[in-house]
Amino acid sequence: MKRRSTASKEEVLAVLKAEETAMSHDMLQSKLSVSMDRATIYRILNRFCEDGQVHKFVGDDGKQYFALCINCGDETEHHHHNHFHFKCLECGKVECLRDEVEVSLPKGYVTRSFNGFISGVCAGCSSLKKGEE
Amino acid sequence: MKRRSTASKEEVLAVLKAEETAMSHDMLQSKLSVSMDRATIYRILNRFCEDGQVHKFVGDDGKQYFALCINCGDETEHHHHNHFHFKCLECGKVECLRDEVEVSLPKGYVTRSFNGFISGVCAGCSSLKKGEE
DNA sequence: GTTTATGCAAATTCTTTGCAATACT
DNA sequence: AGTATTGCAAAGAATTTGCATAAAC
Repeated sequence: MKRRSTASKEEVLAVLKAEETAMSHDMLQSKLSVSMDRATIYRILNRFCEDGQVHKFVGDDGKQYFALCINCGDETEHHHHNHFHFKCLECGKVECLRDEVEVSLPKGYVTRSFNGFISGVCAGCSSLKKGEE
Repeated sequence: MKRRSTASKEEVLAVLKAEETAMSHDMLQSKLSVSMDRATIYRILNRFCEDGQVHKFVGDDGKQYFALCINCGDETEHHHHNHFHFKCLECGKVECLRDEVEVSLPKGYVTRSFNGFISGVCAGCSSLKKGEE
């Protein structure tokens, strides 16, 4: 299966690059300048994941989020996804926390996939809230 | 809203205690000795969560899992849920990894909720696999 | 011209909700 | 009796899939 370059693909990639946040399918769809079918967006994103340009994780809302891998550490080498994602409950932004996290598993346990997700309030929003008081 | 003691509630609790694994709604339903409505199970579990006997987290499959809090550290004191959950892809068991995990957030960031989930193969299953080779 | 990509509709899966009936206290 | 709890059906949200059409190579 060879990939073809299409406008839809470029547009999705452009949005992912422009916004500096990981996005769920619906966040992404609302930012698109061209309207595009739900299924198409999912298919494009999943193809990006297969190709390793994007990684996918699950939020504590049970939804899938997608982020460019460029935003999470080194380009090709050290390419890992053992990092947390942080969602700000105020502004909705979802970001990769660069630090690689080590979790000590019991003896004999093997990791296949890692999903770390924290919800809270980001620096920008928490200072705003202080100001409001 | 005062809680009432009902058979359904006891049964759900009994299953959670008997199985030593965190369970999704459907895993739980299949283990019940009495048949019970989906919605009822969800409502019971969510009430348990409100009461602090059970905690809920999200798996990398996007599903909700429920675990007795007794299985994750001290009873009342030190009651935290900053631990990972591990799902074995072979046997399906989901367990709480007792160790509390510290994630260093950027300055000014505040944590509201923590969700750590790892999929892989547990000790029992990985030794079985070796044996098969 | 072949094959990948897209759009549309429909199907799946997980979870929640409204409402009337039931059961606890 | 009064209210929490249940069952049933229906609604909702997120994601996937089948298939015909359109677009890329």
